[in-house]
Amino acid sequence: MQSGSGPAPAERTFIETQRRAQIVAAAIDTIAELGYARASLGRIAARIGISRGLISYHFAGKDELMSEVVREVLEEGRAYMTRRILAHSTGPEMLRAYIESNLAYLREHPSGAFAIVEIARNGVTAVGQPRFSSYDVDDAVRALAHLLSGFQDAGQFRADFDPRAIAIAIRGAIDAASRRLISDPQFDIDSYAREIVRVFEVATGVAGPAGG
Amino acid sequence: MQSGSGPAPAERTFIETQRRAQIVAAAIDTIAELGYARASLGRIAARIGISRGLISYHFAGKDELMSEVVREVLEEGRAYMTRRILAHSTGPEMLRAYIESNLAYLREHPSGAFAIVEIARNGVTAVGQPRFSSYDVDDAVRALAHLLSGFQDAGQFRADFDPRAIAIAIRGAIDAASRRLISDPQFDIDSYAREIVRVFEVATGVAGPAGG
Amino acid sequence: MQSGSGPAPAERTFIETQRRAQIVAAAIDTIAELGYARASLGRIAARIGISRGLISYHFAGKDELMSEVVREVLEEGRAYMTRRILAHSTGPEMLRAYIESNLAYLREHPSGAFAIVEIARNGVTAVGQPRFSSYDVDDAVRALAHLLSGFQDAGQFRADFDPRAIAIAIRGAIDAASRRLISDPQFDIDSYAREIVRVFEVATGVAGPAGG
Amino acid sequence: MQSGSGPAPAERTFIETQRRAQIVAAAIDTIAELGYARASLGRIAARIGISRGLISYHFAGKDELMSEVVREVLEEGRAYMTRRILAHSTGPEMLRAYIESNLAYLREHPSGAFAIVEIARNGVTAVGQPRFSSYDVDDAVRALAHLLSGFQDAGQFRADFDPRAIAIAIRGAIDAASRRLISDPQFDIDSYAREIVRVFEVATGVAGPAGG
DNA sequence: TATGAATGAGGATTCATTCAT
DNA sequence: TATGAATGAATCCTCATTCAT
Repeated sequence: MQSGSGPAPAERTFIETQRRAQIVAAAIDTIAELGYARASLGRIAARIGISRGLISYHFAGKDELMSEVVREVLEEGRAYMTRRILAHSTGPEMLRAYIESNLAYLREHPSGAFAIVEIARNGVTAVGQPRFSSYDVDDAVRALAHLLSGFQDAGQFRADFDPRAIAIAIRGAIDAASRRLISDPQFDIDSYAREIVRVFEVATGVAGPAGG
Repeated sequence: MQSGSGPAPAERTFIETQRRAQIVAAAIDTIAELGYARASLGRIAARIGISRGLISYHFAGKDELMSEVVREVLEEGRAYMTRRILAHSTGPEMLRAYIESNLAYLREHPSGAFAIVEIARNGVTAVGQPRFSSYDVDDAVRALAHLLSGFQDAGQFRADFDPRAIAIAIRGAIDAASRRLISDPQFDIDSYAREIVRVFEVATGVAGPAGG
Repeated sequence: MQSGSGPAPAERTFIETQRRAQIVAAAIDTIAELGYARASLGRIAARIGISRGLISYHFAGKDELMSEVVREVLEEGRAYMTRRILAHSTGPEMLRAYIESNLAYLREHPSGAFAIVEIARNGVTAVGQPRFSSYDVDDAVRALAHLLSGFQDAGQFRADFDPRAIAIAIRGAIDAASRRLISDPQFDIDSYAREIVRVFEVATGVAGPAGG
Repeated sequence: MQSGSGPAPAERTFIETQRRAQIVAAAIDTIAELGYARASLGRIAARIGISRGLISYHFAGKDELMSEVVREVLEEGRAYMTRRILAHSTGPEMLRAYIESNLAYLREHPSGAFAIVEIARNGVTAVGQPRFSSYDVDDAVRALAHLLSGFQDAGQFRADFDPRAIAIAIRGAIDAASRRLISDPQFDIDSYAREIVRVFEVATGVAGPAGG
C-alpha cells in the first residue's frame, strides 16, 4: 500500500489515524495563514516537521487531503450546530440557533472555517463540478433553505419570502464573517452575530420588529 | 515599450488600447471559467489566440494585469452604481438603489464581478496587505458603512444597529450572488434582489414591516 | 527540504553532500566552458544528466549555487595559499609565495579559478553591491594591499610605492592568467609565474635588480 | 534593405551614420551602468528614446552592435595611443607612452573601455572562438608583446624576460584599472599610472631602478 | 527611416508526485 | 511507516528578432 489513500477507514492503524489528523490540522493552519494558493504540501509538511512524501503516503493526492479537511471541519461544524439547533423546536428559534451556533463555531475554529471557504473557492471550477466531492457550497444553502421552507409551510415564518434567496443571503453574511475573522483583528464576531440574527429575524418573522 | 507598464494612458495607441481591453476581457472570462488559481497567462493568451509574450508586452506582469481587471470593473461598476444611487436623496432610497444597482450590474457583467472577487480574495495574503492597491474588499464595506452611518445620524435609519456589521452582511449577501451567478444557471438574480432589498430595508428601517 | 537552502551543513546526508558537490563541480565546468551568461541551470543539470528540478531541490536558487561555488573555490584556494604564505616570514618571501601559490592553485584548478572570476564579475551590478556576499573582488585587493603595507612599514619593502595600486596590478596580472589558462592552451603558467614574481619583486624590493 | 546590417559603409546616409553612432554610444553607457548581462536592446533603445526595432534596422543583430562598439572604441583608443606612442623612438619611452596613454584614454572614456572588456568577456566562448570577429583580447597582448620583443632584440630592454608574459601582465594591470574606474569612485588612475609605469620600467629596464 | 505589434525561445522557480530504501 | 531523492510539468518573465505599416 503505497502513496494511495491508505487502507479503508475501518482498517486504519492508530498511528495512521493520528497522522492523518495531524496533517489535516496542519493543512488548515497553513491555509489560514498563507491562503490556499501558497499552502503547498511542502509548507504543510514543514509545519509539523515531516517529509512531503509522508503526506503522499497518507493521502492519495492533494485533492484528497483537501477533501478530508473539508469533510472534517464540516462534520465537526455540523455536529456542533445540529446539537444546538435541535435543542429548539420552533422555526424562529432554530434559525436563531443556526446563525448563532455557526458564528460561535467560527469564533472557536476560525482557521478551519476560513480554510474550507478557501478550499471551496479554489477547488471548484466555476463551470460546475466541484473538485472535492464532499463539499459543495450549495449543500449548505440547500439545507438552510429546507429549514426555512419547512417552517414557512408550518406558518412559523412569513410566507412571502423565497427561502432559497434568504438562505443564500444568510450564508453570504456568515461566510463573510469567516474571512473577516482571519483578516481583521478588530472584528467583533459576537456583536456581528447579534446584528445579523436580528436582521434575519425581522426579515422572516411573521410579526415585524415593531413588537420585537 | 517592453514589458513595462506601457506609456501613460494618454499616449496609448488605438491598437494598444484595444489589445489591452481584449486581454483584460480574456482574463475576466478565464477567471470566471476556471477560477483565479488556474487562470494562467498562458490560458488567458490561448483564449484569444495570442502568444503569452504579448501579454507581457502590454502589461508589466500578471499583477498589473490583475490590477487592471480590478480597476476597470470597479470603475465601471462604481460609475454604474453611483449614477443610480445619487438619483435619490433619502437614506432608505439610496440603500435600495445601492443593492439594486449592484445586483443589476452583476446581472449584466457576471464574469467581471466574479473575477474581481476572485482576484481580491487570492491576491491578498491572509497575513495582510492586498497585492493590488486599487481594491481592498474592505473599501467597499467602509464606503457602505459610511453611507449607513450618515443617514443613521440623520435619523433616516434606526439608530440601534451597527452600520459596519450591517455593511459586512450586505456585502456578503451581494458577493454571494456573484458566485451564484457563475455557478448556478438557475439562479434568479432579480428575485434575489427583491428579497435582500426587503431584508435590509426592514432591518434598517425606522418603521418596521408591521404595516408591510 | 524543498527548494530551501537545505538543512544546516552538519545535518547533511552523505548523498546530499555528494550531490551538492557534484552540482557545484558541474557549475564550475559549465561556466568555464560557456561563460557565466550561458551557464543556465538547465545546462548545468544536463552536464551531469540530472533534471533542472534537482538543482532547485538542493539549492535555494541560482544565487545560492553560485555563492556556494565561490565559497568552495575560495575556501580551498585560501587554505592552499595561506599554508604556503605562512611558511615564510619576510615580506618579499611572502609576496613571492602569494603569487606563486596563487598561480599554482590556478594551474591545478583552472576552471574553478576562472569560474569565480566570472561569477564575481557578473554577479556584481556595476552600480554597486555584489550579489554574492562571500566574495568581492575588492576583498582580495584589500588583503594583498594590507600585506604589502605591513611589511612596507617594517622596512622590508620600498617605502615609495602605493600598496593599494600595486595590489591592484598584481591581482590584475593574476586574474589575467586565469582567463588565459582557459582560453589559450599554449599558455605556460609556470613560466608566467616566474616572470611576474620577478616583476613585482624588483618593483617592491629595497634592493633593485641591479645586482640580480 | 531591412533588418540587415544596412548598406555598406560607403553608402551610408548621413542620418544612418549618426544613428549608428548614437546607438553605439547608448550601448556603451548602458553596459557601463548595468553590466553586459542587463544591457538588453530594449534598455539601450530606451536610453535614447527610440524603439527596439530601430536597432535591429541599423544592426544585423545584437552581436553586430557589440562588434561595432568594440570596433569603435578600439579604433579610437588605438589612434589615441598610437599617436602618443609614435612620438617616441626608444623602447622604454614607447612602453611608458603605451601604458600612460592607455590609462589616460581610460580616464577620458571610462565607459567605453569598461564596455569592451565586458563585451570581450561575455561574448567570447571560453573554448575559443570569439563571437565578435573584430576583437580578441589576445590581439592587444600580441601587439604589445611584439613591441617588447622588438626592442628587446634591439637591446633596449633586458633580454631575460618573456615578452609575451610581460605583455599579459601589463594588459591585466590595465584592464583591472578599467573595472576599478567604474566601480570604485575613489580610485585615482593618475597615481595608478605612475605606479605601474614604474613597475614595468624596472621590470624591463636594462638598468635597474637604482639609477631611476 | 522608424514604430509598434507580435512571436517564440530560454531561463528560474515552484510544486505535486513517485519511488527506492 | 517514513524519508530523502528525483522528476517533469507548469508558471511567470525577459529578450532578441521579425514584420507590416
